[in-house]
Amino acid sequence: MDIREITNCCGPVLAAPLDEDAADGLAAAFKVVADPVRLRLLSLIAQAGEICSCDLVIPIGKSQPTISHHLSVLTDAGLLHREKRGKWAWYSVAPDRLAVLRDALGGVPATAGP
Amino acid sequence: MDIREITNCCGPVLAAPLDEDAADGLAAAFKVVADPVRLRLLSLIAQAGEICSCDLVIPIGKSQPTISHHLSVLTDAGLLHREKRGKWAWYSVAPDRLAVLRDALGGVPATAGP
DNA sequence: TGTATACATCGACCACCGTCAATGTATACT
DNA sequence: AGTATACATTGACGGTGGTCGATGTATACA
Repeated sequence: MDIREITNCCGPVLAAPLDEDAADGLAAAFKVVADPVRLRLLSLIAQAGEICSCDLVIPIGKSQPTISHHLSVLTDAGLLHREKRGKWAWYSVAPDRLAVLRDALGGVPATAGP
Repeated sequence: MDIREITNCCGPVLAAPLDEDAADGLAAAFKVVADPVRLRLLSLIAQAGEICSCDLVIPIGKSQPTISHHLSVLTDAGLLHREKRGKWAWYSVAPDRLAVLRDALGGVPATAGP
């Protein structure tokens, strides 16, 4: 699924009704960040600005296929940007995508009715 | 990339190092909202302001034990408040806890009106 | 006391996900 | 060409989580 669908169709979770499709999409988006390894990857990459896969395996403490898998999940979700240079893959964060998730949680209703 | 872009638009996840324990806790918190049924429950309850369990089974379209299970997960996570009145259980949202998750992604405090 | 309702808990099933060893693919260097 | 490195993919395993039927608990009412 594409996270951009959420940007268009889904408002804040608490402010607007949430149909099944929108809920499925939002849930899938949150599932991406609902993993400790992926959160640490996001944190590490954000602080490095740009980093290659080879420098992530040791700090995370997981196998190379596992790191590669999580990087793919994050990239497919639009949270990471990947650029291949020679045999290295350089990753950087795409902050706007995280902002989409944040906005989805931001609709705290001030009043119950119109 | 400029670090100020990150600190401006993104929260603790991207701005500070994330040790394993913090990542585990944050991931567990996101797992709670990474389910379509729980998102729809949050949405329904927020719009009703306060609602009893009996009025949630039909709109969600799941069995009563399933609804009860998800309500417990949300309540245990601090996202819902439960008040037992007679044989009914009335649920309402606890916006503060949802704001914690939002801040973890964005750090931008909600523009809280008076 | 007996019956009906509202909700929680239990037990079990099944799909999904995180993980890793093995393998595949592409690039760089000699 | 041959070898080494970097990364992705495959296949399989084990654990976790969503779901529902059955059951348990508590309240309300006659």
